[in-house]
Amino acid sequence: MNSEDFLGSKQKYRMTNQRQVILEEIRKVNTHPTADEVYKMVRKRLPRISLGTVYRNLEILSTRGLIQKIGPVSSQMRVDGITKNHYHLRCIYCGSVKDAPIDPTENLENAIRERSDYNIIGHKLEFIGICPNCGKKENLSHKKAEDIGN
Amino acid sequence: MNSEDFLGSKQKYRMTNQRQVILEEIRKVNTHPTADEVYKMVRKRLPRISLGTVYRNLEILSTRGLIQKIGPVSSQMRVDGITKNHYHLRCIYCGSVKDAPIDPTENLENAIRERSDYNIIGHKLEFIGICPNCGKKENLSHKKAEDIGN
DNA sequence: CTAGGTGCAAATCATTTGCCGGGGC
DNA sequence: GCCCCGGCAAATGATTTGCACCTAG
Repeated sequence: MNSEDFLGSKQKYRMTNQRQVILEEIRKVNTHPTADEVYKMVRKRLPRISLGTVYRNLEILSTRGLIQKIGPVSSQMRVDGITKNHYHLRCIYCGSVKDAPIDPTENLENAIRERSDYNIIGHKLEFIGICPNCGKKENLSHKKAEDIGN
Repeated sequence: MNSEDFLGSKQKYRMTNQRQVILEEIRKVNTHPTADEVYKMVRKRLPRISLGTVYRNLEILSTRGLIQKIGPVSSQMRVDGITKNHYHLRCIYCGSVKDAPIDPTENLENAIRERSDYNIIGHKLEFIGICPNCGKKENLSHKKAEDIGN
């Protein structure tokens, strides 16, 4: 689960003021802000910060495991002709998506229903990993962090 | 799980030729094509189709439950200050994300490891539902399909 | 005739990048 | 000096939308 391990990132980052403030603001709230919301929050303390800086730092902070990105694992929508619920397997290197060889279970939804007041209508489970094909390449040469989705 | 049930969509759609071809092409492959890939596939049979039409029809087809969208449930990335793995609860109406009151399990990953040759490094589980607040509104007036993410 | 459909181009939205000056080590 | 950094604006990429025409019922 720790990105650092497989990213082979050799860079050393400083904890700059902007970076620190961004991190503090994210930790301060118990919501899951969008990049733009983070920008707005941070700007109250650092009025001259730019949105680009926020994005750059969110990227770095999540690479370092200090925060976590939710949502778009890769930026493109994909479609699936099979409508019955099933799980997916996504490769962090090539971004490909395959069906996971495991059947969905109602148990998960039931567990949530007991504990929350949401009207649950479904769930999405996605496994993140490295596909055999990319796994080979990975052993030969370490890819740069930028090549990797999420 | 069937979108039609809660979307309250009153529109009547025709199964036009373009729509039909798009659906056929998606069903023909066992991959999970992006919108652009669908466009390319369909264009072999309907050279004059536009990307806009593809998007419009993917939207309609998934609203009708004939295909399924994977990935970006809503299009914006969100961040999370809590780095230990946990699950999320997303409201289809307002798009808000909360932490799910259920602890992650290694079982899921282990199940996959036994059955696939992927190097699994994590998993994401997201419950889709209607938050109590939006649930109230929903009862008062049925929202239009466009208001609903995914 | 009315509503849904389409192609096309322009617009929008989130995110990324290039440039360039500045500061830490 | 080298490299990371941040502000800014411009670029990019995916998706959406406005417009004008078309066609089925």
